[in-house]
Amino acid sequence: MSLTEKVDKRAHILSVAEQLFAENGFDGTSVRDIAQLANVNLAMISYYFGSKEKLLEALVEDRAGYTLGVIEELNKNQTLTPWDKIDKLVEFYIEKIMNNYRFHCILSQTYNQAKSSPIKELIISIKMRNLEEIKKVIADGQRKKLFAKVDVELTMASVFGTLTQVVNSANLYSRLMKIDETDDATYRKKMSARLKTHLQQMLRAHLDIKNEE
Amino acid sequence: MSLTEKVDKRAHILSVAEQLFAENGFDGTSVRDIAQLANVNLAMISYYFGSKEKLLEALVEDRAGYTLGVIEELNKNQTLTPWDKIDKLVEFYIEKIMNNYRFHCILSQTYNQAKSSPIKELIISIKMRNLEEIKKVIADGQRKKLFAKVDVELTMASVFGTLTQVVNSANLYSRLMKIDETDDATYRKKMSARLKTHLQQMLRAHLDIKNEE
DNA sequence: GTTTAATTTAAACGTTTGTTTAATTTTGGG
DNA sequence: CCCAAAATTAAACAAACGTTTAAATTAAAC
Repeated sequence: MSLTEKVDKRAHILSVAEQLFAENGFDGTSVRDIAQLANVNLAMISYYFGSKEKLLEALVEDRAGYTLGVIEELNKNQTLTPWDKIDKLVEFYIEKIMNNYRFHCILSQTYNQAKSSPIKELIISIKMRNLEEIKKVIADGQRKKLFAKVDVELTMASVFGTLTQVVNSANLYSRLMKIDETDDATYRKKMSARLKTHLQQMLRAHLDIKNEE
Repeated sequence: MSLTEKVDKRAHILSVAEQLFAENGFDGTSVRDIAQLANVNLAMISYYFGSKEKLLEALVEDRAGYTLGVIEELNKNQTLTPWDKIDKLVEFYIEKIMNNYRFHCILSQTYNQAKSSPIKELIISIKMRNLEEIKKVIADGQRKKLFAKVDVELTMASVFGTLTQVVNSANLYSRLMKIDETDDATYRKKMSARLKTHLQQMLRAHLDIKNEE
């Protein structure tokens, strides 16, 4: 038994579940799959979490995060310009998504489901709060006559859409960019650098009031 | 029995399967669910398609389309400027995705799956060819000194990411934009107009060589 | 009208699913 | 050392799954 398993079996199961849910989907993963890969007895999952559904809830609660606080602090900051804040936001989200790409896949799957569930509602409400907070950053830039009157919601959709696209369709984009897709780690590293340049440049051009037509 | 069912039972099953796969995922939909909603006997699905997997294949073959031809024709066109072509591409994809949003959800799900399958490979290869063709449009604009030296792949990722985000997370964005989410049709209509303006403006600013730093 | 093929049906097939049980082992405080 | 609580186990549970069967019905051809 490895060290990580000994330290906290519950956390180990969560980690394995995260991997399998991301790779094969919630419905595409059986509790037996999780138990086997985690090297624990099947019944341990019910013992720790109660049910498969509650295992997912536990995962979301464990991973969902501190993001809102980071954006709020950014908003309060008086010394940074709106341009600086945009750059910081881009950097923050690239790092966040690249470090949690598995969890991000699960989130995408979950709030795309039609049937509503407590988990889905939780995820959406968290995401909503974060987006409302980011809106303020852009609104501030517009008030200060730095940013153009862009479609704020769709501008955010473009940023998150780009990130989601690159992470969730790594298969496609690694091939398209001729990056070795067998090594996930280098893909994400190379991609992080390119994403930062691309998103910052695109937003600079898109938001700049001087480019407004 | 409605008219459409009478005309072609096979097509009716495909349509119902498309809806359920989009709403609940492939693994989240049972063949019994499909049979019940389509008002056909359970065994008819095996009879027509052979298996659940082959039903999905049949769906992809039926819906996957004529897109490549459209882009190729656009590329050949000598009278349109690269700027015109970008606008046309945006309009084309918005309409395509909004008219086939259910199928688009299924595609997203499928090529996000880790385990490779013939269907997944088919989808990726089609998408690859289309993206390679779009690359040419941008490359042409760059050759003619109209477009800046942007990250072509990530620029495409931004466009498709925006569309995917808006369609797959309609739940989130309809709420964020305070659009009535109960009426899917009006959501997609309003969103189409906003998407067109947003994407065209953003690409205009992003691609314009005059905004290059 | 008879016959052959295509379609449709209800029932059953064997697996796999999530979950629970009841017995066993391990753990830690008195 | 003992013993109650916690952790772990193998086995079993009923329900749902994708698929197949064999009989019944409908359609088409001659």
